[in-house]
Amino acid sequence: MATMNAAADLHHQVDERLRARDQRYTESRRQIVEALSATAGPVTLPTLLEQAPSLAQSSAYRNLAVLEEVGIVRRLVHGADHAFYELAEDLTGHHHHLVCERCGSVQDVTLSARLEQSLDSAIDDLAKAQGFAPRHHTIDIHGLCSVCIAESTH
Amino acid sequence: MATMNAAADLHHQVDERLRARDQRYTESRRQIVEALSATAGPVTLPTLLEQAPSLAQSSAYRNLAVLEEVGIVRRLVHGADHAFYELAEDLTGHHHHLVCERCGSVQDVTLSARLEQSLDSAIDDLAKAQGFAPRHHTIDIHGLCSVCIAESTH
DNA sequence: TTGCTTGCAAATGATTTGCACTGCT
DNA sequence: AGCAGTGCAAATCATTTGCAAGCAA
Repeated sequence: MATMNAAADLHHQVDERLRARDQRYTESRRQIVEALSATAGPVTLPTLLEQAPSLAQSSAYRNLAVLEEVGIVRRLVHGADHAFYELAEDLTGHHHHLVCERCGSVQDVTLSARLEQSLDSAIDDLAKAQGFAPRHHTIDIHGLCSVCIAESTH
Repeated sequence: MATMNAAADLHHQVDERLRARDQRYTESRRQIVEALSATAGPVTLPTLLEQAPSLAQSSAYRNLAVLEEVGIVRRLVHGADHAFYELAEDLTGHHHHLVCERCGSVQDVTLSARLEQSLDSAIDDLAKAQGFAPRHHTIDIHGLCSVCIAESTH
């Protein structure tokens, strides 16, 4: 099945990247990758621990640091108390975030390829004019999520 | 002079917004606004304190919180240790950020009005499809700043 | 006087780290 | 055996908060 292959592929890629850096793909790390790939958007550490209750908090932090170092995980910081973690874009595809100003939830969204292209070329121009070497961009769209809108309506 | 009027205008606007919320525009707050308007990009708390040495750290944090509450200051969080603070966009104009991955410095940049419009309309479409109410967006362009590029060249 | 501001010192809380132990290889 | 990974408890450090004193209305 396509689904199973996708999951197998993901773990395979992660395994390879870790090996390439002389790191092991341990059960803990597998659990983290599983949890991250299972959710629609970025996840905070407490949420992650709910989905992998056998993991110690410190191990989760340590493994996330390793996975980030190797380019498997990306760490996001919004205003909220906790940082968010997600799989790197080259594993999941380029996307952006809807960030709820009230509850802090984060949801993935994508823009059209056409718009991304205009954006990239504008960024290239402007960055080069400043002597800046752009590597990637992120767009955060702040506002109210549907849940919070429903709540404020009563 | 235009410069003086601009500065006077800024303080006047800040004063008005504070009064509207029953807050005072104290000397400390004035110093903070001065420091923020003096620099080209967002500033961390330690940097801010260098420019206003008479301010106590806790007062700086407290006043920044008030100023943020009233919509005069925006607080940014990137990966770095410290948060960044800048004047709100309706005081300075809409802009985005070049964020250096090595040294953490942040520089302001603007995109063309045309591109901003395409972006806004794409965001509106996509957000509405999710029942999300967008308020504003931010674009962070990550990469290497000119200083760090020069350093790595030797 | 009454209440907002301030500075100092102490508290908070997410994240990091030291250390001893377990388990690959 | 030898070293990477783990859990626990303790440390770190930006930011927040309690409190007593200063200052404006």
